[in-house]
Amino acid sequence: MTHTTGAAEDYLKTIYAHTEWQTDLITPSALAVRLGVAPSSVTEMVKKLAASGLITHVPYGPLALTDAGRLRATAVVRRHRLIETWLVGEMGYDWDQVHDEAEILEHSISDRLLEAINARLGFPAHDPHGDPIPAADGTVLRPPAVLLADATVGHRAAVLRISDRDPSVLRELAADLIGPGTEFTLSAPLTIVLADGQSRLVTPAAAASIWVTA
Amino acid sequence: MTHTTGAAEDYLKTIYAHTEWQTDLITPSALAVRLGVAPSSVTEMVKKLAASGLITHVPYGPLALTDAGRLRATAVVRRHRLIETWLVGEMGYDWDQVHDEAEILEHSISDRLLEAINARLGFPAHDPHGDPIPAADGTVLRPPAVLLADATVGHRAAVLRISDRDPSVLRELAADLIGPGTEFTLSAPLTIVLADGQSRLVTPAAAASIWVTA
DNA sequence: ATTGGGGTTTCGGTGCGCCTAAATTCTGGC
DNA sequence: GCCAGAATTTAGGCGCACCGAAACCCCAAT
Ligand SMILES: [Fe+2]
Ligand SMILES: [Fe+2]
Ligand SMILES: [Fe+2]
Ligand SMILES: [Fe+2]
Repeated sequence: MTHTTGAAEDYLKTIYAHTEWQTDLITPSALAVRLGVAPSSVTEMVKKLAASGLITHVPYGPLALTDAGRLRATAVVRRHRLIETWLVGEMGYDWDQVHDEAEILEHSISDRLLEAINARLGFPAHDPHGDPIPAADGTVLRPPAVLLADATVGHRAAVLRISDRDPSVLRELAADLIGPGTEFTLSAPLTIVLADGQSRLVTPAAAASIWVTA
Repeated sequence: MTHTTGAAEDYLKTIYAHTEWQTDLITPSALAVRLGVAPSSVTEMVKKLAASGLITHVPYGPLALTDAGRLRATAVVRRHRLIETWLVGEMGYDWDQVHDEAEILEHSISDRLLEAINARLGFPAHDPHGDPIPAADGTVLRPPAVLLADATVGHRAAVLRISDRDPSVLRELAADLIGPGTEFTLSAPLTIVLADGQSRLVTPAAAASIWVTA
């Protein structure tokens, strides 16, 4: 229906991302920070998205996606994650190098090419960071997860996903051989013991990026 | 040096394309037609490109690329053709379906991804339409070619390239199994005899799109 | 040598996405 | 309950890429 330009797609995606692993709604200022734009720019785009029926917004209040908006948002996230998976799986990228490229391609690839990539990859359910890849109908399979920083000492779990917001965290974890699927026990705050008995100290930034099974 | 936005890249590419198989310079109005924009839009962009040192232009005169401009243009053409080759070679596209997708992706893919694609394809020299793929340094290997419409009757030759400007021509030729490399003799105007003795009638539009060995 | 018409440029204006600075509104701490 | 400070919106503007209409230039035919 609506045109949904590349910039608008990024707004929708970011609004969606905020509620993917949390429950509270995003505020305009938080959105501005995430997108790296001025608050007034957010106000403007919010007006357009609300007029298109993609988000709801009461003046001075937080933002929420409508069903139509969520569908658009998950479509962009689907593209982003399939592209990341493809870059790692077929094009020789490391998982800490794919985000920026996907950030651009997610707005330019056609549906046809996306599905060709999807088929080549064997219809993957997760991207290289462990994030679920939304289905074409917007469905997202998301297991209960806890932030490692919030887990209680003694917790035995597996890494579910690692936010790719901070590339240095990804490089740090890759060097420590920690990734989605890694099993561990939290022996002390910021200290995990791996299956082979080796222990690792993770930085606070990493602990705030790693989501583990509940 | 200069930023070179997506729109500017299309201008440069189109200026370059005009002289790739012909010798005369392109005029602003011809450029406007090719790009589907108003003449006044061309005037504006021409001013910017000339200011950036990418083209030369005397008021009311034709356009010519500078060395810097040609390098930029061939870089875009390289991207376009490598992407087309990749879409056909790996992603299951037919050669008459790749142009539009490449038209967009040529502006968004990173150098790194482009080279990964190039390596996967084995560093091809030609795209699916027979167009030479410029090297990274801007070098283009271009054999002498004649338009089929201009060839003399009795001419024995091979198809070198087929312009992908008109998708219906591409579909028509694909149905007739005519493509780059096809050997034939021009037995009469618009009539060619293939190596296996079969003859084919080509439309005037096709004859104006097919370039053959001299 | 003139002149007309087509090509080109200029001019004023649009939409988009962004900005800063200046209101305005909301709210939590007193 | 009030009010300062933070969040949000409004107002005014910018660069980009485009447009149509009007002015302008140039050459080719007379
Ligand atoms: Fe990402
Ligand atoms: Fe993006
Ligand atoms: Fe093409
Ligand atoms: Fe293009």
